[in-house]
Amino acid sequence: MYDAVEAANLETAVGIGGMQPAPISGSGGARQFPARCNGCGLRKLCIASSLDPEELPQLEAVVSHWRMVHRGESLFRAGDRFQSLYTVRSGSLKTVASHAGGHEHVTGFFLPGETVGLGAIGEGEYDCDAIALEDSAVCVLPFAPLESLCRDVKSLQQHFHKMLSREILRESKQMILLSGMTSEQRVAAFLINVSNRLQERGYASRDFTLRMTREEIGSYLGIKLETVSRTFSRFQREGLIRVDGKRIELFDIEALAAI
Amino acid sequence: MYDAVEAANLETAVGIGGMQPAPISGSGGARQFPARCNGCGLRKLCIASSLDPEELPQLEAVVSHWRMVHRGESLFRAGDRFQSLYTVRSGSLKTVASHAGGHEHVTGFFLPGETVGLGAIGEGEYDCDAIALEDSAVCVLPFAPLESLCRDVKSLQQHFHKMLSREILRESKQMILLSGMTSEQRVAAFLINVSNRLQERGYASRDFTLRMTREEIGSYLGIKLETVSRTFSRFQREGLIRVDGKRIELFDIEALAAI
DNA sequence: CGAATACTTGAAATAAATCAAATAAGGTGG
DNA sequence: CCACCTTATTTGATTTATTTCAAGTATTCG
Repeated sequence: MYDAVEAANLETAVGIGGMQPAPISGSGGARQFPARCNGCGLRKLCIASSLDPEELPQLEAVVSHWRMVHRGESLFRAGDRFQSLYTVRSGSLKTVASHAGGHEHVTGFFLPGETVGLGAIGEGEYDCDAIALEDSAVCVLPFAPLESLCRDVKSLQQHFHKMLSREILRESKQMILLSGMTSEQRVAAFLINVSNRLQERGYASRDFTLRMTREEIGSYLGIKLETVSRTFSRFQREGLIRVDGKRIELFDIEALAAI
Repeated sequence: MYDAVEAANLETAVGIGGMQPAPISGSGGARQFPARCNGCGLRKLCIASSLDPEELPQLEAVVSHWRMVHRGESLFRAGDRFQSLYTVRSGSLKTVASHAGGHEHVTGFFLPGETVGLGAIGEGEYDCDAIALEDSAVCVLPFAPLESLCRDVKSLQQHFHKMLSREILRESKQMILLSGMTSEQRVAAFLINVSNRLQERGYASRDFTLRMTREEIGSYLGIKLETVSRTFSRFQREGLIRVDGKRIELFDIEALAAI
């Protein structure tokens, strides 16, 4: 989802060299590592951003650890009992809903700082699979204690409500895209959306590597993979972008937005 | 959205005969009426359902009044400052997002007990217009005091989180519908969804009156009004439903679900 | 390195949109 | 309460954007 070269500069979660702490006991086989919000480069992007420095330890008591999810592995599956939310520390994930009839549909892509699992609170079980697009790290946010802390800390509560509301908003926008836009508009909107989110995170936003396949993009946008490919090619022919496999360079964001 | 004959039996909000209380002063010209959760027939469906009887007065202190929205009028407009959520007491509403370029898109229909405005919490302003499909009544839930109360009352907090999460889930399902389903499947899913929601509310669920136009249904489903009409006609020809203008009778819900 | 997966491109098929026109329903003022 | 005007709905004929089918090429990662 982001350029590996860029990522190296911003990497905060995956242990590099001798920096990785020793794993602590993990349930279900996944190794878990102690989480330290203080000093995490994503602190301004995640739920911790709502807290004053002196309140951070309270959150760290709840978000006690993080874990790895390797490329292709699932963080959770549809039907699993809901227990935790997950905030991406590094890497990226997709969520996939399995429509009746074996048909699958990608409902979202998640970048560092974004939280997965919000749709599971209401029913007590996850409604989709969350799968890593690349080796990724996620902070584990056990929901019950998080909810408790939200009753004690007003700023945390407010931030959490905004997170939920923004997820509603994100999906509203996706619904508009899926119901009213041409395939060209969908692909253009997708590229701009990815670019904006990368920029917010401090990554290169005009030149990046897509971590998902054409098929996954198409599923997310409600079009076929061939249509994604053809549209990329057309945009390139028109000088709006450069396509080199999964690597995309945006030349004319204005023109893309105007499609 | 529901059959007027049925509605009469379940009407709890709109004053009938001499039952309507005197209006209290309303801001912005809309007349407001004191809200009484106790004795409201929708109490089991709305956010009040999470509270014990002795806690109800606390909620009533927050949800102090309700107001009418006449057919075609807006409850709020995109860009208005977010201040309150609204729970439908009677009637029905649609939410409409105005896509760049004058294009409009219906993002939801709301029945009694359902809450409008959840997408506005994150940005502090409404992201869409909410428009009454018929003369309707809504309880006004000022958000700041509601959020405060959620810190004090755990069951209320938990219910509110579930409301938000279920809205995320609803939109996920709509995204799947919009991206992967044929027009027949969309229309069938729509009819089943309306039927189920009417049933949950105690209304007739196999024989009801749609309060929205074919164009509004089409907008919601991402298809053209002619396609909605043709699909209704086809379903009728196949003996699955009976269509009489806005009045719909479902003969074979199983078969509809299997499309 | 090399099998498996992912991507591109062309040609034919198709579901739904668009254009068009007739009919029906609903609300308003006289 | 009715007549009329507007709005909503149905249905048909044609067009079109996107899918489907197909085949060759390029990547990727184990």
